[in-house]
Amino acid sequence: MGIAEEIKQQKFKSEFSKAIVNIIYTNSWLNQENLQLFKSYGLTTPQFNILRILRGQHPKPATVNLLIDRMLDKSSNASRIIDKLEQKELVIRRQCSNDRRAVDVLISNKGLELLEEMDEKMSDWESSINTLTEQEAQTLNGLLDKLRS
Amino acid sequence: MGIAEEIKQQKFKSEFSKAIVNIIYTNSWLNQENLQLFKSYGLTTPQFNILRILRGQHPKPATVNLLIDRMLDKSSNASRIIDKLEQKELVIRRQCSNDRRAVDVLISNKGLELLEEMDEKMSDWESSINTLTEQEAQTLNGLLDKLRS
DNA sequence: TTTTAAGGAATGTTGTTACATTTAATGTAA
DNA sequence: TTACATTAAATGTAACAACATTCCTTAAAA
Repeated sequence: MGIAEEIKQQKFKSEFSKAIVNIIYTNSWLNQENLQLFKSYGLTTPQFNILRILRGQHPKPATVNLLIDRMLDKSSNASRIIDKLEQKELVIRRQCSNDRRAVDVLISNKGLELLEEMDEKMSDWESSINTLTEQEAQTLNGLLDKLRS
Repeated sequence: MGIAEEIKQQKFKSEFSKAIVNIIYTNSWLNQENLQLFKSYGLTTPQFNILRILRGQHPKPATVNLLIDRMLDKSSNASRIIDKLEQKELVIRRQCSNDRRAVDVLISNKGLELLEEMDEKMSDWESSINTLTEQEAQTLNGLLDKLRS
C-alpha cells in the first residue's frame, strides 16, 4: 500500500510533491512507533536525542549551543530539555571554566546506563521494521541528501 | 553534504538506522522551510493540512473522525484545530443531520480562496527546492512506501 | 422497555514548544 | 576605563500537543 492509499489522496501535483508528503507521513509513522518506546523509559523524543548527542561527545562536555546546533529538531528549547534531564540525574550541568557565560553539559553514568539499556530495544525495534535491503537503504539516504542539497 | 556531515555524526549502526535519522532530519528541514510560509498566512501546519483535506472533500463535508483519520500527524487535536479555523471563518461546522453525535465540517469560500492564494506560493517553493529528477522522486516514493510496509 | 455498551466530539489538565525578553559575561572601539 | 555591541543561556508567556475524562447520542442486549 503506497502513500496515496494510506492518506486517501489519489492525485498529487507532481511526483516531487508526493515525495514531500511521503517524507512527512513516514516521519510521523516513525515517531509514533518510537514514542511509546521512549515513554516506557520516561523520556520524550527530544530528551532522548540530547542524551544521544551527549554520549557521542562523552567524556567531553557539550555546551548548550553545541546541543542546539546538533539537534535534529532545532526548534525546541534546549535549556528546558536539559532541565528535565538534570532533574532525572541523567546529565550534569556545570559552568564552563574558560567562558563563564557558557555551560558545560555532560552525560552522567546513570544516563549512560539508561542509553545502554535502550540501545538493545532500539536495535530490536529497528530490525523489526527494517524492510529495506542494504542497497535500498543506501539509495534512500542518497536521495534524501540530494533533496536537501 | 550528506546527513553524516550535517548532524556531525560520522558513524551509524547501519545504513538503515542512518536512513531513519535522515528521514527525521529531512522532515524537520522541510518543516522549517514550510513553517514560515504558513505563518505568513496566519496558519499553523496542522491547520493548513486540515484545510487541504477539506478542500479534497469539497463540496462534501467531512466529519471530525474522517479528518483525524486522514491527518498526516494523527496526534494532534482535531476539534481544537477546527475551532481555530472556524474563528477565522475558513471552515463551517454544523451538526450532521443523520447522526447527531457527528459534526460536519466544510471549507468555506474564504477558506477556498486562501488555499488558492497559497497554492501558487507552495508551488513556487516546491520547484525552488526540487533537486530531484522525476525518476528519482519516484524511486524515493517507492522506498518510503516499502519502508512502512 | 430498561440497562449497558460503544461511538463521536468536546473539554480539562498537564507538559511542551515557539518566540520574545532578560540576565550576565565577553569582546571591542573610542 | 567607559560605552556599546555581541554572545550564551535562562526565563516569561502564550499557544499548542498529548492524554484522560466527560457529555451526549446511538446501538445492542437483557
